[in-house]
Amino acid sequence: MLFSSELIKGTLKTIVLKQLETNKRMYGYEITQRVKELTSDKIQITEGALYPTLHALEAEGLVVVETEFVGKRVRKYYSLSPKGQSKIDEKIDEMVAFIETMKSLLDLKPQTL
Amino acid sequence: MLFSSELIKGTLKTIVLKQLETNKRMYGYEITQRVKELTSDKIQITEGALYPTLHALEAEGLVVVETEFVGKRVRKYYSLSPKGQSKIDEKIDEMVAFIETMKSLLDLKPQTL
DNA sequence: TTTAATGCATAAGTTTTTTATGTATATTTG
DNA sequence: CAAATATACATAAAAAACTTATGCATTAAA
Repeated sequence: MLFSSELIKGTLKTIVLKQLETNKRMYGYEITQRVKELTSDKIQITEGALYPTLHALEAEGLVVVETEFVGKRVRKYYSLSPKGQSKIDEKIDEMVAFIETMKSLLDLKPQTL
Repeated sequence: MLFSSELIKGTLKTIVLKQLETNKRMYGYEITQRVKELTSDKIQITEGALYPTLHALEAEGLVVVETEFVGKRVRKYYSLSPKGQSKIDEKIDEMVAFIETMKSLLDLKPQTL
């Protein structure tokens, strides 16, 4: 079961930043595969969504990028900047609050969660 | 604290359908006020988002509408169709699954939730 | 050797929302 | 009682974020 995409919208930056926090240093393709694996294919980040997001995070100064070559192929490794670290903390707090609000608003039973 | 809007995106239909399930029969403005109240101002549904959404739900056959006059002012009361009832059940299930996935993916502690 | 996987990227189109605007009635407040 | 606020609908332009499609190139697997 794949989530209807509109539900995941708006969570992509949070997911990416969290992956970088956990794994310190990752390249784009690796992030897509890791998230796919961790969610048992329920969340598949498409390249069309990921790369513009990574560029945006870089432009916002939340991540730093290092380009490396593996053989002849380029890889761009991303890692959190200090600003990115505070941002992910914020994002997590907001997600927790959001989940609480949704549980209340949609009357979700504690035992099902 | 108002949620950053991108987090709420994609949840509007679910919220509206749930309100109609709970309250049986509501008009648009009433929905915005109820949600604002229930969430202590954390979610404010704007009119520009609400009315097109209600029209879309109607077009999808998920809600039925009855127009009434209160004095000289028109009110459109919405209620769930049977199809809308199954849809909100689906949406709730999906939200529960989504929350579970996010808790795992973002490593959200049970005690904070 | 052809297909699939890895790895980056961008562009067109779609969807959904924000922001702004419009119209009108009803109520509250100074 | 006049003005401001609240109620109640609606739509349109713009922005945001994503999907789908496409492109290029290297590497591994069949």
